[in-house]
Amino acid sequence: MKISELAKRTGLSAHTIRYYERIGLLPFADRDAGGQRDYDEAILVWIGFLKRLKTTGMPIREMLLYAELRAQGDQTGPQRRKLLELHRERVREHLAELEASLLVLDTKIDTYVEAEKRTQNHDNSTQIRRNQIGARAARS
Amino acid sequence: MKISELAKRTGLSAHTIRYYERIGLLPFADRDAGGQRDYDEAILVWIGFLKRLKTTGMPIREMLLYAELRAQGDQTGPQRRKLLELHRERVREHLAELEASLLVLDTKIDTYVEAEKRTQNHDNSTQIRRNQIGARAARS
DNA sequence: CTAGGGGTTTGAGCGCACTCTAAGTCAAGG
DNA sequence: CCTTGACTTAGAGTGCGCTCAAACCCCTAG
Repeated sequence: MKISELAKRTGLSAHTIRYYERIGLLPFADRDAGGQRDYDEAILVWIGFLKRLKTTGMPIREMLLYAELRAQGDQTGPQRRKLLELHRERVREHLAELEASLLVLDTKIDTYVEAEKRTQNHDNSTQIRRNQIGARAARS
Repeated sequence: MKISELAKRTGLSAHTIRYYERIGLLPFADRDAGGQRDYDEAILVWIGFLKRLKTTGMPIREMLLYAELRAQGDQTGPQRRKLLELHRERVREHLAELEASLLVLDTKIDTYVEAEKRTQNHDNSTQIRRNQIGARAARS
């Protein structure tokens, strides 16, 4: 698979894929006869995991550390586990903050909705008054 | 309250508070006799809300838009409500992604934990074998 | 009177994560 | 053969959100 297809399948741009390779997040890609990057499906799994880390706010520096540990082989498993556990804790905290903020947002939106309802009611009263005046006018 | 106290009470730096004022996120502060910024408690509520927006990932540009609408008075209520509703939807989506990623993280960590258990068991078996050998050696 | 510890301004600098540019190579189709 | 278009590189540029530097002002305590 060439870089443009990998880009399409991962949602990353070709630029970003090269950038990730350059900084060490992705392994150096194999090249075809023409010297162009030629990817194996396997890379999709790794990129998928990187995207999870990114989604959860892990800085590239730390992904890089993870990638380096991974490249060093099985004996770095415990370090990688600890890194992920620390990260998970941060994500949980962030999640809790988000949920709290979402409640605040709900409340705030509600106050706007209530304010709009009141305005709506005022309009209605005005409308009713107009109708009454109109009715009176019609009667006279 | 002077800027350093406001900084302490909001968790923002004095630098950041001045920056927020400069770009329009905070109203121009009143000054005391010596020309120094002198804040009223009321600012804490606004900063608190800004921090919620920030926590939930709203870009400064958009907070700025919200702040400008707010400064224009009550009649911008509906626009502000819509802005917050759109933002809330994005936050909910992000929250869902985070939760999904958290599950992936859990699974990944589990595989490391399992791998370590196996290593541990190997050690144990080795240990047992050693003991057995030791026992045999002791018997002989 | 002076030193210290606030505060003030304008504008430059920084870290992050891309994103793009320029100049070049290569393979396939007309 | 020539054009087209996807690829290559090194390195510059971008947008965001701060963060800091330099030079200055002002109040208070010793």
